[in-house]
Amino acid sequence: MTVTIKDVAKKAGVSPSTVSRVLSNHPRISKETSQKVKEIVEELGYHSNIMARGLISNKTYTLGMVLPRPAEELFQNHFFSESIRGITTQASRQGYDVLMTAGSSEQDEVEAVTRLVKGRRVDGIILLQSRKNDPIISFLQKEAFPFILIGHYGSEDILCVDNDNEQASYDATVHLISQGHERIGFVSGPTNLTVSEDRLKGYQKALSEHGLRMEPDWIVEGEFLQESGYRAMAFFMNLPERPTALVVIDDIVTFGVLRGLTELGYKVPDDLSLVSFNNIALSELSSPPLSSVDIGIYQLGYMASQLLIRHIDEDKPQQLRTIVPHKLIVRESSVNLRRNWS
Amino acid sequence: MTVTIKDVAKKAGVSPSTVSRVLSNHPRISKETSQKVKEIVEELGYHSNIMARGLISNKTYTLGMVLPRPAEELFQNHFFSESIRGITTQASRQGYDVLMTAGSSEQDEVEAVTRLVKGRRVDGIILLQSRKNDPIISFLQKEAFPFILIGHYGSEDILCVDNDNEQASYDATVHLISQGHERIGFVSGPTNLTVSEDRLKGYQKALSEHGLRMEPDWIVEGEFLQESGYRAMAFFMNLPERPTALVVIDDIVTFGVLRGLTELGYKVPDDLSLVSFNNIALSELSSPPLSSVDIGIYQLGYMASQLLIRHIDEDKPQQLRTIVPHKLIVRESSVNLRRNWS
DNA sequence: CTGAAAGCGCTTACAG
DNA sequence: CTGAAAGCGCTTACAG
Repeated sequence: MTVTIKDVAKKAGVSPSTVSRVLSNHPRISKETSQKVKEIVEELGYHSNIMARGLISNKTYTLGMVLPRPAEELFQNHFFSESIRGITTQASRQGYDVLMTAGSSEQDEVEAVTRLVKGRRVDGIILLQSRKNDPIISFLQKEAFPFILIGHYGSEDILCVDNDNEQASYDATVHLISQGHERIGFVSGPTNLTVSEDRLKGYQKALSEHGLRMEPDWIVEGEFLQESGYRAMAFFMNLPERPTALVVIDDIVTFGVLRGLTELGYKVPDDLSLVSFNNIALSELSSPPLSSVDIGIYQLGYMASQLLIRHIDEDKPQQLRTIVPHKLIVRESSVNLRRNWS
Repeated sequence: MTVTIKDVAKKAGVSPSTVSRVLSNHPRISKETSQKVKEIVEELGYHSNIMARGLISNKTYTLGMVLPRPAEELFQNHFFSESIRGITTQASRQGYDVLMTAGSSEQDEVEAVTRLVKGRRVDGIILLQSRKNDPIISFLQKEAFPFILIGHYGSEDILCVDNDNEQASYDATVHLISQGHERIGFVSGPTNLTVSEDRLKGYQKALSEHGLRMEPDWIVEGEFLQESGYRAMAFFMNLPERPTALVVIDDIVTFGVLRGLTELGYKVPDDLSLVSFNNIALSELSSPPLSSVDIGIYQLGYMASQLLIRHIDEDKPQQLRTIVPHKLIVRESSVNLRRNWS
């Protein structure tokens, strides 16, 4: 039923070995033979069986990926789809496919990865999130299996693509300072993600460099959910002395802040100025449009594939950490009109 | 380096055949042997090589999926990530992984699918979009390869999960009629998608059943982009006689409409009432919150995996078409307050 | 330049 | 209940 290499060989009047060589562009093969075999291949619609080939070469031309768990993922619909699009597009271009698994718990995830690695189902793994103390990373390190992390893992020597999140957050904060703000708050994400930590650092650095007050009450931790923004907003607006501007970890969270403010009759940016991260499509459409740091999510995914594949092929990566540039997009939510127009 | 079945066999003092039988829970195997082998498997961290196994059984325990092309995909970030989450979660639960490829053109896509099918790389394929005259579908039908379509393909006999989009659109339109509207417009999506067609039909049916006017000018086609909504809005508001309410193909498009209206100083729902589809997270957060038909995207994905796997295992699907129920969520954008409170 | 043979890691009738 | 043998579809030294 399925066309095998034998069928092609028979029809072409050569041996299977020869067909195989033609298909892999072996140098020492005569032009006529090559041509003839290729014709037959076309005619019969032959495609080599990936299993059989992989069994020998120990290559699958597949990159593995673990889908974030619902609990953690909710937030990042945008990050998720954009990075996957980047990963898959680039992988396809280089002749790789992308395999996804999901786990419903951390242990599930580790098991899924183990299965992929030990079962030789993929040639490398892409991790979409950098969590602290990630057992998946320990496992992959132990196995010396090729992988790349979007983000970073402390300062360990692993292959990764990342933004300079500290700098990005610093830039966002300095922008607010330049708009005349002196009381600036920070709405963070889950503390077990390195990105939360990095952005907090950048924020603090900006404040301290400009001699501004750092108030513990002005830093709130949450998740990548609108609810978190809503709650943070409620908290801030009830403080006796409240910030006049916020740096927010994610656009989605900012939508929550915005909604709360609107309900209470506050105005953005007059009563509270906002800058956040990701620059999702809707941030431009909200009213007012949101200032946001574009972190190049598609490019993060794209680079992840590219670097991982290079690592798989060449073994020794020249450079472990690659930084994707960010860009602050200033929109109404953080522009103090009165100052600008004076 | 890698642990094979032979290593396990040697250490357990049995033959590879026996190890294989233990692993596949063959009935006639002694308890002691089984136990012993399992211990060794655990101890050595043995995982069976998927390639080798697949080569024999002709099963990959993998479902294939073609990532929509950027041009078409932009719109559907939400649909995309939610359905993939549904697909992958359910697949994982049933012991399957999901393989993604991307193609940058229609031909690329067909080639990618051909490679997956002919190379025996997957056991079945999930199609995320139902386009008219899709060469991928023709190919899969010709090959008699298991696949499932999210949506439907005319009235052809193929396995699919779908919403009753005609009914959903009918419901949305009737809701507007019940709010007292008599001039209702429709903003559609790309005409090559069956979903656009189905929803247009439902809208027309509702109007005709209620004896309302059907004005060609009140029907606009666009894409799943905010820009489309913006343009549609501009068009409608410039008509000498304009609709007082719109049924819009997708929440994202509605955001474009909303933005335009806000810019021009119109109010929703007073000047124009809006209902759309998908019920994405942000539709609740916009101002005003959007009425939207929840079509159960996660469930569409989830069912797609489940039904496809069943089809793969059992061969004969009992039922070809499965309908995921929809639900109209009414929010401010379509509620005529004056009428309701009178 | 090309073919016969061995083997990748596993499964499964065939014997016993 | 278990082992030896054949084979899944391919690749790749080894000869020639």
